[in-house]
Amino acid sequence: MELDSRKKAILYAIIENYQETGEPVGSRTISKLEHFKFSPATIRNEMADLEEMGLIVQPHTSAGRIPTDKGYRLYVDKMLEEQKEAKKDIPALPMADLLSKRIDRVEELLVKMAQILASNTNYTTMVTGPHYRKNKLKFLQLSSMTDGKILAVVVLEGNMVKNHILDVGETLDPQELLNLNFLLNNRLNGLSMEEINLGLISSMKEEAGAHSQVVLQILDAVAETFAQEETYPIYTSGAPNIFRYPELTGGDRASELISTLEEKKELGSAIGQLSKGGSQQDIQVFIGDEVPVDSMKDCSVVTATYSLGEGVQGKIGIIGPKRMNYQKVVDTLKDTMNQLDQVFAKPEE
Amino acid sequence: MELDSRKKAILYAIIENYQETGEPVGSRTISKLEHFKFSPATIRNEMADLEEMGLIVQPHTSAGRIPTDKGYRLYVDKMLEEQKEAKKDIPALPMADLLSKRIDRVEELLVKMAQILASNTNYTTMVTGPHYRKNKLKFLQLSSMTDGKILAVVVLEGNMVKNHILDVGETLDPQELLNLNFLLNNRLNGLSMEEINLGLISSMKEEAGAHSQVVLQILDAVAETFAQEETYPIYTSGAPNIFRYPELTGGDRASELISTLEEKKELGSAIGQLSKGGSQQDIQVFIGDEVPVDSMKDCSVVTATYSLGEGVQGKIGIIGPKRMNYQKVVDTLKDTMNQLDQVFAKPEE
DNA sequence: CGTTAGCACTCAATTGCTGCGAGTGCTAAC
DNA sequence: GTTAGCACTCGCAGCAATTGAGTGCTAACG
Repeated sequence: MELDSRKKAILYAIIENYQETGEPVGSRTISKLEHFKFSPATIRNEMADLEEMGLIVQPHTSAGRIPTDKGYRLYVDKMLEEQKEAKKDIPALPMADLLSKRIDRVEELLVKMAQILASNTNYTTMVTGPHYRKNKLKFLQLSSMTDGKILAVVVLEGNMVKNHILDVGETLDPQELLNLNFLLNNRLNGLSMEEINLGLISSMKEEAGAHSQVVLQILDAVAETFAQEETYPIYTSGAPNIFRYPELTGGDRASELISTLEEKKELGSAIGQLSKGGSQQDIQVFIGDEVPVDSMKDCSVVTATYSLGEGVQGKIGIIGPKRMNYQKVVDTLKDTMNQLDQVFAKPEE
Repeated sequence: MELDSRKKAILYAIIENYQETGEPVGSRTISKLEHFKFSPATIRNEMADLEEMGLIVQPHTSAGRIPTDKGYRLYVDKMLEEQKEAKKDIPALPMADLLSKRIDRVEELLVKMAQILASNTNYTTMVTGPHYRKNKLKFLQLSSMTDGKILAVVVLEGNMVKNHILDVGETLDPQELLNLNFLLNNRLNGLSMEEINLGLISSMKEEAGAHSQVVLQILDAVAETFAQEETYPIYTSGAPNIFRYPELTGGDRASELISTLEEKKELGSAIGQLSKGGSQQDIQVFIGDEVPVDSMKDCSVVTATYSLGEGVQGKIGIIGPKRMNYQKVVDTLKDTMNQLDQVFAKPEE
């Protein structure tokens, strides 16, 4: 069966109409549209063909048609193709304000970004925390606190900062602390997790002498900081938006979706899989069954990879119904990525 | 009308039965209960009286009775009264593991606590971040990073630690940084937000000489750290639990509840009001209309005040249907508070 | 006088039925 | 190739009948 241009036009009309109304669209509706000069009967013939090709279906015999996953896929692929050439201008998000402000913690930026995206698109947004690949220790800083406790601030490349309060049991005088500080920074700075090996550790313990226990505790803290970057957090925003789309909330589906979003664990591993094939193009669209999370088989997910420079990167995903406005979501994500790039690419160089 | 002991027994039986089933309970059900040797007819007479007193109602004429807010209030008050004397032992939560582990960040503890409470009670839990009253600056620590940036770590009493990366524009040599570090700590340590006044600031600027701009930036960072403690965060957990209770999810209520929980802002101001009257007893129960959040008028909320020593305290709240198991929730919260006290009271003294 | 059996009554929920309408597929005519 | 016409399907709203849980009342009982 040939998919001529008229069939395509009808398919896209069905998809776009269904996006707006959420209801199956019939032949009459299409024929009354601007660009179509054919009677409902003609449309029906074409629709029968489209159904045969598996691009649309009828929910029940006496209803209009809705697109299948395959139909959406065709539509989205064509859309992404066109994107490459003509770049559509969409109103810029108020992201600039956010980005121009001094950002102390990457997490805050990500959370706010998720919120803006969610409220702008009316879909649900999830963002994985930054993933620092083969990260290195930039420096660490020890300060003494009250009664036998010291504060260890561990700073990784990419300005990931984490505090650890260590109970060392003994009270270190300022000079000793300074020495330790020097020793550790001297030996460890610029090293990655793998490079801090047993030989290095034992030689440091030796040098630290009486304070070898403290050194071990600090190394624990360093290890934990590296480890935390492995198990990056996931932020979600706009979860209640799913209630806007009846097809997602019928039955117990709402409950399942909300649970998945809250638990986040499953999302994490899914996100990992999401990145499998898309290295050439940073925006990916998953439709219905293509989504690797069971409770989201009725949704579509659009993901993008963001980068904050210095190899710091993560994923951002927009979750909505299969009839989501792919055009808008893709454009919005691209715009956001561009803005991020502009802000982070320049000052880091 | 007299509320004799038999009437009370029947009221409590209705409440407890309704807690389990979620369905209106009829006279037959009560009379078949263990401890009741009366016929349904007798029970009916008593129930008519209870209804007259406004303690129970019929959702519709041919249905059983369900408790009113007033009925619950009576039940809860009596329960809280009994609590004071006989302390019931409930199985301890696995909170000990959590508490015995080294806790670097208070937030993490709170989030995990919320998760455990939510999964243990099957209700929704919210926790306000710690509120540091008239907090003081413990110390601050400057370190130089790459190209004109310095890391300022601000530590408040109560071991609240916050990092700020400042772009100072100029490159400070280590000695200058040390001097600044000394100057600032010398002047500011032990002071509260209010005590850092304009006179102090201008005298420090003078002393800093060429680096007065840097001093200002650092003061900004300090102010922001204090400010963040004012706008304490709110963590929620177990939001999907509300789907377990059909009376909360009928119609659009689920959506409203979930939205309220995600937005959290309204919760924050509400939590403030929650603490108004309950200084003598740290556990408070709000039933139905007593809850100061509109979208939660069909819920009950049990709150407790936790304290992590050094005047660091916040609120924890369990949100469930009006037919929640108050006994279990109150016991669980008390137990949790006790465990927190035990862990934090000792080492801090 | 408190308790209970009996009975008429109420009303939500369920079931089954009907008519409506949107939409289709097919056929025949243009 | 396109269109008008028509029979057909099927979800859905509306309505009546039925069911059943539960009540309130009254009269009898110990």
